[in-house]
Amino acid sequence: MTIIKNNKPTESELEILQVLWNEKAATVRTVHEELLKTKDSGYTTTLKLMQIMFEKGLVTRDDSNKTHVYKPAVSREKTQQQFLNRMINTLFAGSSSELVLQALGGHNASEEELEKIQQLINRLKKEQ
Amino acid sequence: MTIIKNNKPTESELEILQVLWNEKAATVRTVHEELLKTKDSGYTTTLKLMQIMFEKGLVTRDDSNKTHVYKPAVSREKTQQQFLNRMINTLFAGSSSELVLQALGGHNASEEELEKIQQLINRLKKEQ
DNA sequence: GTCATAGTACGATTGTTTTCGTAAGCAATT
DNA sequence: AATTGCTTACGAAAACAATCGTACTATGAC
Repeated sequence: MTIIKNNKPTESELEILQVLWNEKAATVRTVHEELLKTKDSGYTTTLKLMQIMFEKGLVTRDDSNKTHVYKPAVSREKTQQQFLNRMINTLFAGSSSELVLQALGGHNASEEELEKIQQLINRLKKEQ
Repeated sequence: MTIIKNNKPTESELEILQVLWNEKAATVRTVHEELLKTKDSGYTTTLKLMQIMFEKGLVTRDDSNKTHVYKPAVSREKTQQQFLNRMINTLFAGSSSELVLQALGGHNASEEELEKIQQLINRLKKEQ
């Protein structure tokens, strides 16, 4: 019997992960300050969320000091991929390039970003 | 004063919208049959969801006949864009091309799909 | 008209996510 | 040692999502 960990972070958990990914490691305080820039909620809310994330295995923490230090336990890339897949399926009828077209069309990418994408496309074309 | 409708469809609502987008218009029965192919829930659940979506303004309906006919009230493209934006912000630190790179990297797009993307990139480059 | 069928309406329940209040611990300051 | 400030822990409420049971209605077949 295999226990399937339902690792899918919720919306709020993603916001927190975002901070942790950027900072590599952070206290609740740090994360909370960062969140305050874009949303408005109480300190204990952030704390509770991070505790839940710890239980879920989304983060690790060092509690050897009074003020605990949290680290992400899931990689940014894996998580991105997970959500992309979900989105491609539920919103783009399984077509990844549909998604890419929409993403490029709706946003403005800089010259160099376009260049990077271009290169990837060239590489993919060759691989076929 | 402007009332900002929080139109963000939930997961289940997206599944229903998906069907409506494909069929252009559909009864609860039709939608439900379609959903049964991939999930397993009761008829009244689908009904209730579609009623809620009607209240939220996500769908319109013709109730001149006993069997109501529903249509999507939000476009596929708008909704895709909405979710993409959200995702780009919460998961890709605001960089749309990061998302594109991940999407292209993790999935296999066909030759012609790559071609389409290529063309869009060329157009975007010129526009700059 | 009665019955069966297929539909809507809607309240109630359940589950999950988000939020916060409050208690308690610890350490530095007075 | 009392006060202040920052911390964790945790229960409970509030908000939101999904599910279903049951009542009621219209329509066609008998």
